[in-house]
Amino acid sequence: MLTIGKLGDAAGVKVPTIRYYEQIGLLPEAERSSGNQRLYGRKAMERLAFIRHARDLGFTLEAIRDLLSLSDRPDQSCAAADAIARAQLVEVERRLARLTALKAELERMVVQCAGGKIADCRVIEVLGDHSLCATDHRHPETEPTP
Amino acid sequence: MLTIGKLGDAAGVKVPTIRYYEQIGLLPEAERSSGNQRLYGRKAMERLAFIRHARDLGFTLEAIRDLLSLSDRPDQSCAAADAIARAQLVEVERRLARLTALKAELERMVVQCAGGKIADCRVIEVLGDHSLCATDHRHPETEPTP
DNA sequence: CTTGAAGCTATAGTTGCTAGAGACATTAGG
DNA sequence: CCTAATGTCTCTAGCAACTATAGCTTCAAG
Ligand SMILES: [Zn+2]
Ligand SMILES: [Zn+2]
Ligand SMILES: [Zn+2]
Ligand SMILES: [Zn+2]
Repeated sequence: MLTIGKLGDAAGVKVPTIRYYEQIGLLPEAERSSGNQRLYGRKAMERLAFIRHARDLGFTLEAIRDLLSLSDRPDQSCAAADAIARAQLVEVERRLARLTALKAELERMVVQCAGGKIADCRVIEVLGDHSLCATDHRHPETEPTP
Repeated sequence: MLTIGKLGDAAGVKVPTIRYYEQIGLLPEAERSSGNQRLYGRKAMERLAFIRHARDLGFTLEAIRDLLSLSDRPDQSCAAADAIARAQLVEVERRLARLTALKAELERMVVQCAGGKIADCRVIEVLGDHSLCATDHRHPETEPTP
C-alpha cells in the first residue's frame, strides 16, 4: 500500500493532482489508514499511470474518463476507444498545422527585423498588420490546451 | 466613432472579449456616449487589431501587454520586442516538437489496433503502458495554453 | 520525545475567455 | 410617435486542468 506521496512519485503525478482526480471522480475514493490518510494499491497505481499517459498524449480528462470506463468492460468492442484515439489524432494534426504556420510567421518577423528603434521594428509592424503576413494563420476554432 | 459591436465586427473580436480586455487594462477605458455606451475611434481599433493579431500568433496577454507598452515608446530600442518574439518562436518550436511526437504515437496506436474486443485493443494497451511507445513524448515542463 | 516532513480539508487563484440574468439604449418599421 | 427588436450595460459565475495557500493532524526518524 502506498501513501499519496509515494504514488505520486511512482506515477509522476503531483499530490494535489491526485486528490483533484479523486475529487472529480476520475480516481475512485481511496482507502484510508487509521489516521485518515489515503492508501493506494496496484490497481489505483495502474489507473493513475493510464491517466498520466493519456494526459501526456494530449487527451482531455473527459476523453480519459470515457477511455477508462471502456477499459473496465473488456468484452465490448473497442470501436469507441479507437474513435476517441482517432479524434485525438485529428485534433493533434490540426494543432500541428496551425503551429507550423505560426512558426513560419514568427520566423519571418524576427528575421526581418534589423534591430533599432521601435518605430522601425518589423515585429511591432507586422503585429499591427496581418496583411504583412505571408500565411493565413488566424485562429479557426477554439483549441483545447495541450 | 464605433459602438462596441461594430468594433468587434471590424476587428474580429467578440463583444465580451473587448470588455474583458478593458477590464484587465489591455485596452484603455473607452469613451462613453450620452447613454453610457462605449465608443471607439481609430486608435482603439488599431490597438485591438494588434491584440487580436498577436493572440492569433499565440502570444499571451502578458506578452501582448509588454509589446503594447513598447510600441507606445517608438524611440526606444526594439531589442525587448524582438526578444519577446524570439521567446514566442522558441515556445512554438517546443510545442511543435512535442506535437510531432504525439502525432507519431497516436498514429502507431490507431494503426496497430486491429479492432475487436477492448481486452485486445492496442489503444487501451498502449495507454496503460508507456514502454510500448516508440518515442519519449512525456510532458517536459508546463506549457501555456495556445 | 521532539521535530520536521508529509498528509488532511477547504478555499481561492491561474489563463483567456464565454454565458447568463436583468436592466437600459438605440434604431427601424408602421 | 410608438412599439418591437436589437444592442449594450453591469455583474456574476463557469470552463479546463490544475496549482497554491492556510491551518490543521499524523507519521517517521533520531
Ligand atoms: Zn525589432
Ligand atoms: Zn498575420
Ligand atoms: Zn482498438
Ligand atoms: Zn507513451
